[in-house]
Amino acid sequence: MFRGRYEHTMTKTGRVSIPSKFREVCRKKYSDETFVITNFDRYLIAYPMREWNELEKKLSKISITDSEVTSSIRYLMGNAVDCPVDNQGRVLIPQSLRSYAAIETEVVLVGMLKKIETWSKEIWEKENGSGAFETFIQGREVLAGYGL
Amino acid sequence: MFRGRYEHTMTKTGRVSIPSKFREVCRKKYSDETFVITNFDRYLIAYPMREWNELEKKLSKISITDSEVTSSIRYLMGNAVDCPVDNQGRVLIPQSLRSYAAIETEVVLVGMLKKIETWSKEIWEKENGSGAFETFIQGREVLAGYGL
DNA sequence: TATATTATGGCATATAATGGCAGAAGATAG
DNA sequence: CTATCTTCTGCCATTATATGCCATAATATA
Repeated sequence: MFRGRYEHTMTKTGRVSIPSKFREVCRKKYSDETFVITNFDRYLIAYPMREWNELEKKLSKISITDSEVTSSIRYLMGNAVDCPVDNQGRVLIPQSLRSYAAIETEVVLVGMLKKIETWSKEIWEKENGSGAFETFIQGREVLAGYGL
Repeated sequence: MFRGRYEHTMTKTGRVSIPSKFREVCRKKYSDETFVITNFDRYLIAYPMREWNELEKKLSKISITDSEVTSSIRYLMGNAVDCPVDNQGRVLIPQSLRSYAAIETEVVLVGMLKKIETWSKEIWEKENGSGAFETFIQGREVLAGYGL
């Protein structure tokens, strides 16, 4: 599973190094180094190809008559891009996704179990900065039920 | 189970020796010498990999639409780092966790059943120093109910 | 007292992150 | 259909950090 938080800088050309611990998970668990990246909220999510495929399999069973769900799927699929990892361990994040998540140069990568979240540092600090610990303490009771 | 308290010093490069009694627990009970370390309150907690994996398995079943829980998971996972034990019995504690727990050189390691707490000595003495015995006496009644 | 184990400092080497550059591929305009 | 421009991609270089290994000192054990 992906875990840990890393602050990296994006090159002018839009390339971001994937933390080596994440690449290790790719090699060992998925034996594949390709991600599917899409936008989510104010940040991007990157799934290893295999996890993404499983998600797609489930989505394909949803009836297309449910128009609200269909447009959510359209949004998700329409923005999804395959991003292979190069020899230096980097991915190219396409312009559209960069501007969506307001990523300029400083990037925060967060391991979130089966996926990786990619935030612009600025937005990260606004939403997960100083107040995050208090939120965690409040939510911790719930997690305690899961064995924390 | 982990028990006992040890005072160790961290090297300039951020490495801390795991007390040999703890490593023995790792070998005998978990047959693995890797920890997952994360921050908790004003100190760090180190779980043996197996214990941590069980927690993750449960967390991965929570729906991502529950935003309050999601941000707690993000906090927990974002700060979690796997720390393998090297041949000298040490782990490298990453900079982010060190600064979080205000660990400079002197470290207090406390065995707490399934996990190990890691404190900066200074904070340890403030929070568990002179008043600790009185606190213990107060809480002892509860423990009596568990067979103490 | 001799020997093994533990904790920890120091140093050399490996790996990670990332900037820079040049050629390839693809898009756009004439 | 070709010339030009932009973006993509591979490779090299640099720096910082992590890791492995050896040496030593302190402690425990026989």
